[in-house]
Amino acid sequence: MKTVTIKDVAARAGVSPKTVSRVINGEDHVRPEIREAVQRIVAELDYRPNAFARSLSSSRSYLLGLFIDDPVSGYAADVQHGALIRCRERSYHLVVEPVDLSRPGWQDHVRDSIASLRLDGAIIAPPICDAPELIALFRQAAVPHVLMAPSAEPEDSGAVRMDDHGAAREMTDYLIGLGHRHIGFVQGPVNHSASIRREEGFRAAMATAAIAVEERFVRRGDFSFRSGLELGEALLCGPDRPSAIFACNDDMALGVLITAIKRDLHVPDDLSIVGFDDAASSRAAWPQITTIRQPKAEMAAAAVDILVDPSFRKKIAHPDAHLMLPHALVVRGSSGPMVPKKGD
Amino acid sequence: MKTVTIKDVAARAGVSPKTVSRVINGEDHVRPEIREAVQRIVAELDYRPNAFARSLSSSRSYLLGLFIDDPVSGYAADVQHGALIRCRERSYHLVVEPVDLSRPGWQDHVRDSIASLRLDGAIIAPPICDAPELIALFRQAAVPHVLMAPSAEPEDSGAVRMDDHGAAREMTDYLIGLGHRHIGFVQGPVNHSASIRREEGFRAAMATAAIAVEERFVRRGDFSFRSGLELGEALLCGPDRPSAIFACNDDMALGVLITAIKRDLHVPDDLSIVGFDDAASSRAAWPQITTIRQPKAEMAAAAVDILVDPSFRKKIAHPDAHLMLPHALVVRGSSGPMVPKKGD
DNA sequence: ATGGTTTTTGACATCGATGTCAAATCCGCG
DNA sequence: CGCGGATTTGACATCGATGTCAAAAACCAT
Repeated sequence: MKTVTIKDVAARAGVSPKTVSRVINGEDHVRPEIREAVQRIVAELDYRPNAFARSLSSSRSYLLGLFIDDPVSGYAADVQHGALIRCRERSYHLVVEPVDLSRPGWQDHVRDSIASLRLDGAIIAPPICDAPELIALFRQAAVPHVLMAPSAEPEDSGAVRMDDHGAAREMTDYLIGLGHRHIGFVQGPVNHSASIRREEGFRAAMATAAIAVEERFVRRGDFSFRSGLELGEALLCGPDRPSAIFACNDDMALGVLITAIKRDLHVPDDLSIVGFDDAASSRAAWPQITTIRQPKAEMAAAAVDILVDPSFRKKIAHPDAHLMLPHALVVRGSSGPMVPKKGD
Repeated sequence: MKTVTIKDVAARAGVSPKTVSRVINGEDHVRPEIREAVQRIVAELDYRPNAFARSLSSSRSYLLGLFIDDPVSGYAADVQHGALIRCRERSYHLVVEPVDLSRPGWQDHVRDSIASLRLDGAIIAPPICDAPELIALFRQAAVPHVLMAPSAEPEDSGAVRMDDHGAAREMTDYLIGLGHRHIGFVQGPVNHSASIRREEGFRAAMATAAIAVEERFVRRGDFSFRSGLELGEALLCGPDRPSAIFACNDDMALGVLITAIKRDLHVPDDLSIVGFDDAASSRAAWPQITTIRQPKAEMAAAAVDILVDPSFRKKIAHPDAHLMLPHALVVRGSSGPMVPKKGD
């Protein structure tokens, strides 16, 4: 099977390659009848431009990079899918690059994709969107980049986020509204800025309701199911336990839920459990877990839009380069009204 | 930041670009001292070859495609990760392409990545590795491709698989060994050939043990957690129920497990439940689910090796192009010895 | 030294598209 | 009909590497 080149199309259509190029790229200055004729020939020969030749001469690669810490997580999968679909719509391609900051030499891989692949833009997922050394690499190479849920919003980076603080507040208000006063909180990892904002939202809501946060009910996890199990154990082992637990993500909430079940606590009557993310794990349990729906795929898609949008590419400090997407509180079976313990 | 080209390196080293190219690509016919000198300059200038220029002139793209049905699944994540890591080791890049056979026009995307991106090879995940129209596209374009766990093993395709039949047999033998005689089976989707082999393995083991399969305990699911819930309900609603259930994958096993818990059945005393895959879901429950560890990442990595290996690239019918990787039975808490029901 | 090999090296064309810019064509109008 | 200005078109150089192949250098034995 021989490859069809732009010359073949040009010859067949009786025009120059340059004109065919104009048609392909939807540029102006082509007479309608010629444009149409060329398009017909393109379809007829099933011509597909060679992406490498195009990139080489135009110095645009039509490639975006997705830089991500843990590419096996469900979070990563959702983000990647959102980005992938949008890339396809805009006829870009996506290259996924795992970045393990704890492994020396990680910079090399990043530099390599920037330099070898001439990425047109980069999407940087949490938590590594908060690593200044990483951001610096993109800045130095003048590669447009969008951070997902970063802690700060650097001037010359794009950013896409949700309102973690507000969402956590809503969730806490919801629990308080159910009558809960002794609320446990399972924190996320310290390097994950969104999880810190969630904790702040939780504390803000508690403060507003004039309820003291009981620090013995606040424990730090690492977003893993396993840490949810362990912290659930720690929080539920004695008779002095919270009536509701708010975990910073769904995997940990699921861990707490499983612990509760193991200890024969009835959810939600003995204990309400809520999470954050609307991950698959929040539905893979009984009862299903009340959570915050985080628009992961939408955030990734928005990041693609920002990067591909030419006005952003010209000037990174674009008005739409800092976006906030809406979330939603999803009430399911794991949360319910506070039921007084006998003895209270 | 200007880009460093091969000419810059050549000039600085006092040799021709071609010689630098030889050094970069590790070719022969360069005097050791020159090679070394060039390497020093390369490091000094931090030169990175332009992937597009290289591909354009060499007609190798250093790109592999991963074609996958449902890129959001945990299965996809594991496969992708395995492939990604190996690609990186071999300085290839990976492009992930979702393929939705039910959506008209899917061929176009596939053709596009073949023609535009000049993929050096393709990895095709189940279940779409069994779609002849898809395979045909690669064959026509003479793109080397490796199928993961396909039903057949076409002559001019590579294949990487595990012994689904044997593994299912082992699992069934294990259950029989525990004393179970009434064993339910939750089938996977009909278009997923591995799940069919699993069922055959199950039936073979039952036949060998001279135990009749009770067809009312055999139900078809679609690999989703939800279908596990529904079929669990169907299998466990009455007093006439199996003492063990073998689900074709872990998500469905988890669904069955949750149903059992909802119906106050004690696992594993009242009911043993086993799955297949060793997915995250098999550990995200209590008790954890006994399962078959499927070497997903290893299979993907092996696929990369096959595609990158030059002897395979020359002739697709390569001796090592059909691989079988080992699995393992992972016994966890969801399975245990048959306990006679009162009334038996 | 000399001729014959073998190894190393570089000049030059090439991959397939797009950017630049000048030439060709079109248009309306005096 | 011919002219100026706007629009359309294509010739040619270019992007940055590698393949080809012949020239140059090194090596070896006589």
